[in-house]
This record gives sequence, C-alpha cells and structure tokens, in this order.
Amino acid sequence: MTNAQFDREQVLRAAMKAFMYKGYGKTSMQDLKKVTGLHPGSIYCAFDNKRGLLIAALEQYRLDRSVEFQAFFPSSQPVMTSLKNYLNDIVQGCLNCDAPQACLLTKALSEISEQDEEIQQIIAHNLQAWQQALAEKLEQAKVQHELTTTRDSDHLARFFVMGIYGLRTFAHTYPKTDVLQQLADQLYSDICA
Amino acid sequence: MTNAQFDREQVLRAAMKAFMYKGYGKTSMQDLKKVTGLHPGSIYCAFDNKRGLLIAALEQYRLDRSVEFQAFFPSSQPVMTSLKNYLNDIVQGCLNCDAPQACLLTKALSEISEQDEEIQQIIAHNLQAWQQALAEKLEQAKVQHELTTTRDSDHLARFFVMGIYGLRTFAHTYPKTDVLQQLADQLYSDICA
DNA sequence: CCCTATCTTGAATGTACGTTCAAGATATAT
DNA sequence: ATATATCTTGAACGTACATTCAAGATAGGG
Repeated sequence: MTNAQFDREQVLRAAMKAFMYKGYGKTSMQDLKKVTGLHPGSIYCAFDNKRGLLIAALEQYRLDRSVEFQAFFPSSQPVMTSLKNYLNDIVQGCLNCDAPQACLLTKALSEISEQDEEIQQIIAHNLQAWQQALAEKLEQAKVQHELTTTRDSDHLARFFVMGIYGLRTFAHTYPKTDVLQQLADQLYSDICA
Repeated sequence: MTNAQFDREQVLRAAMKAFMYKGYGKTSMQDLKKVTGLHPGSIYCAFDNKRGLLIAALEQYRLDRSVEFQAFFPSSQPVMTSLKNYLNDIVQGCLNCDAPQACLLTKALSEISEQDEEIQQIIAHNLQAWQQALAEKLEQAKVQHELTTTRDSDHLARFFVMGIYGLRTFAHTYPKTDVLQQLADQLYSDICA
C-alpha cells in the first residue's frame, strides 16, 4: 500500500509547480500525472486524493522555503545585509516568468480558503511562521544595533510580509525590474526608518 | 435576441459578488442562475457565455469603483484627509466578512491571468487606471502643499497600491482590526514621509 | 521452474459542468 | 379574436473531471 519507490520530494516539487502555475482547481489529475510521472492510482495510494497531494505539497513548500530562508541569514553576515539580499531575491523571483510569480501559499489562499477551512489554517499557519522568523531576524538586528527603531519587531515583520504580498501581486500586472526594485527599496528603507 | 428586460447592473453586481466569493472557476452556472435570477439561456443571450459575463462584471466593477473613488475626494476637503478616509474604508472592507475580502480584480488576476491573456490585460489596465487616479490625487496634494516630499507621485501611487494589495492578502490570514489599522497607518505615514 | 503476494497500470465509472435548443409562454399587430 | 413574432424556460447534450478497481506485471520464496 504505502509505496515509496518514487522520489517523494521530486514528485511534490513537481506538483507544487503545477499548482502554482495553473492553480489547484485547474490542475487536472492528467496534468499531475504528466508532471509527476506517477499514474493516478499511485497518487491516490500515496496521498489519498488530489487534496492530500496539495496538503503534502504545501508541507514540502514550507520545508523548502524554510531551508532557503535560513540559508540567506548566515551568522557571518550582518542581519540587515542578509535581509536586503533576501528581498532582492524575491524581486528577481517576481521577474522570472517561467517560474511561478506567486508563492504557493498566497495563491492557494486566494483560491481555496473560502471553501476549505483546514487548508486555510495550514496556509495561515505557514505564513505566520514565516512572519515570525522574519520578526526574530529583525529583533536580532536590533540587539546587534544594526537596526535602530523604536517600532516593534512584530509590527515591522508584518509590514514586511504585507509589502512582499503586495509586491508579488503588483508584479503580476507590471513585471518591470526597475519599478519592482524601486518598490522593494522603498519597503526596505521604510522598515529601517 | 439582445434582451434587456432585467436590471443589467443588478445582475452584474450579483455575478461580481459570486465571482469574488467563490472565484470564477468554482462559480457554476447554477450558482449564477441563483444569484442573478437569470436562466442559463438568458445569460448566454445577454453575455455570450460565462467568460463574457465575467468581462461584463469586470467592467461594472470598474465603473462602480471609479464612482466610489471619486466620491471619497470631494473638493471641499483636503486631498490627504480624503486619502486617509479612503484607506480606512479599505481596512473596514477587509474586515467585513460576509462581503468578499478581496477585490475582484486581484482575485481574478491570480486565478486566470496565466490562462487568458485578454482578461489579464483588462485587469492590468483597470488596476493601472486606479493607480493613475491615485497618482493624480497625490500630485494635487503636492500642488496644494498638503504633501511635502521629493518623491515622484507615480512612485508613491505604486507603493500605495502595492500596500493595499498586501493588506488584503494579509487580512485573509489575520483579519484583526487593530493590526490591519496599524499596518494601514504605517503605509499612510510612509507615503507622507 | 512455478506459485504467491505485492505493485503498477489505464480503462471504466459516476458526477458535475458549460452550453445549446426546441417547446412553451407572452406580447403585439391586424 | 386570431395569427405571428419574440422572449423565456429548463431539459438534454457532450465533455472533462476525480476517483476507483480489476487485470496485468513484477519480484521473491519454495
């Protein structure tokens, strides 16, 4: 029954990509078969159903992004420098057109949150964990006197994630490097101010 | 053939609401029949097909929002006061749960933009028109010395709409008045600074 | 070499959808 | 009042989908 002969991570990343590009609803099992290389029966065996595959893909996405995030903040480097690099990387991600311009979490949030409370909560939890991780980095920057502001780190982190949500939506309508970079720079300097 | 015995605006607003709540893909013709009171045949007669209804609804949305926007900026009042009221109204909209928390444009953008270039362009055009209208108000505020900043009005307007996109997404995961208001206040003061 | 247990496969199933269209209802003109 | 033209209605159609399942393939032990 529970078969793991295939590379689970690779399958989940392929599914993630499909869900990000077409959206959950419009990604058919045939699409998933094509991109994962798994036959419908195997998908149902491993993930119960399409929804189970989405949930597994969301978890893989969380893991991947978490690793990626930490890699941006080596202890050898000032936190605020890392934060700027991180933000610039997101700007580049918005411009990379063959890759999905949106993040899986916000895309799925807007598509299915009203209809599936469990998935809504998974997504909300993951987004809040990301926000929390950012707040910790900002707090660390304060302690190390890289960041001098009287404002609460939690508030700054919320404003930062809000800005990134907005940046990604903005990029959908106007994916020009210089304008996005200018917006990101403004966001960064408003955090610092 | 082209029949207009029903109230076209009312029908389009009902369709708008359904599309905003369920999304375009998951709103069935049965749903649309229920909310508009129009039988499938009549919908096809008046709007060609479901996609045509969406396009018509997007146009009605544009009109409604345009009227609403101008109403927020009476000449009797300082522009920046109006802008603050406008922003606060958006915050309230994010909290009003029975109404759609997202705007039809961004919701549809994230759902169908990859698959329908024509609709993508309609949406992008409408969002840019909104941004342009904001830029004009900001420019007016500068001329009247309500707003003193060296930054470009177009840039400020872009940053403002980016913030609102982000605010709406944020509200999806955490719809608490005080936090949203704090984020909106921060956005407003960053525009002014 | 064969038998059995497990895994793989894609065709079959039921459902739900967008769309069409012909029959019925209504209004208008003579 | 009757005939004709127009509009309204919802049942029927084809299609596409998620899901299931039984037949076929594969491997491992006797």
